[in-house]
Amino acid sequence: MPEMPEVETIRRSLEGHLVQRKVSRLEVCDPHAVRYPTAAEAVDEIAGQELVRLERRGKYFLFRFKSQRTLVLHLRMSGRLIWHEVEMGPERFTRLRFHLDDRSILDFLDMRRLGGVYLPAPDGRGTPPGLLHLGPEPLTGSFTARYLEQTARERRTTVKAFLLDQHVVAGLGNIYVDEALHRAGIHPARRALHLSPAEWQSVQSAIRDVLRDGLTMRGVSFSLYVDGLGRRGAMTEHLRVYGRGGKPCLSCGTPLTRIRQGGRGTTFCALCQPIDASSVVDRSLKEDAN
DNA sequence: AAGAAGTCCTGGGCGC
DNA sequence: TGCGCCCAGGACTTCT
Repeated sequence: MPEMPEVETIRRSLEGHLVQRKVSRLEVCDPHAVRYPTAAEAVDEIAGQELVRLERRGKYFLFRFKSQRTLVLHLRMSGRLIWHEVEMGPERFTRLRFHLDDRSILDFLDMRRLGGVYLPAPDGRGTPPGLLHLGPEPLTGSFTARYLEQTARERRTTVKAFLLDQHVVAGLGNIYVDEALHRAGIHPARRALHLSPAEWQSVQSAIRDVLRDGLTMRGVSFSLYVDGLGRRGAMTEHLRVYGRGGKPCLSCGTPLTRIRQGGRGTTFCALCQPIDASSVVDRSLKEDAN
């Protein structure tokens, strides 16, 4: 489940190996991995293209070509990008292989096949819809407590769902939202609408801090995540709530509560992240037995 | 029309 | 040992 720090760590690890390289050939091991246009068209259009930059927006990779074309790649849950100096494999879950003109190779692997690439037409057709409406990057100046407060005024949903919405802020996922809300002392099921300016300041600071920590640690290696050179991240050992349901809160010792919110697992500390019972949005919230 | 629910996707963990 | 069931969740589609 790569989120912004993981995607950015991968981007940094790959950038130097890819820029100024030409893609001599795109090998499609699984046509399903090419979401737009067809696999055959993508192969045709990518051949011989020179990479000038590898960028990131939210959780999307943007491969910028000299021809002004852009290849968009999303890892979703289980996707990986691995660069090899010399060709090896392919491995079991290799979906795409970018053969580069220095004989190195960039593999896109994806066990669960949720990820994929898009090669939008010059007029923008084929751009993944989510990329067109992304919210601000959370580590830029436009991501402020005031922005969060004003955006939340029109929303009736929970603060957790609000922060997971990529239209609100780009790049957060289940792990970092749970971590940020714990650091901020905000219950995930509170209505976004009801947070005070001071609480939004806490949330904004917590998001910034937890993402910076994630970047410093080079990401969370919870499942399959590794950077572009196959190295694991160290953030996993620094998680305070995610994956720790039932274990003691590192701040107060209270066993962490795990609930299911909108089909997603949510872990929090009932003592450090209090809620007024009357402000719970979903009365059917079920508490698991952990 | 916002927000919730359903869908995709498959290896791994679990119970029996 | 093996089968079936459920879980993980990002982004998109469908439903209410």
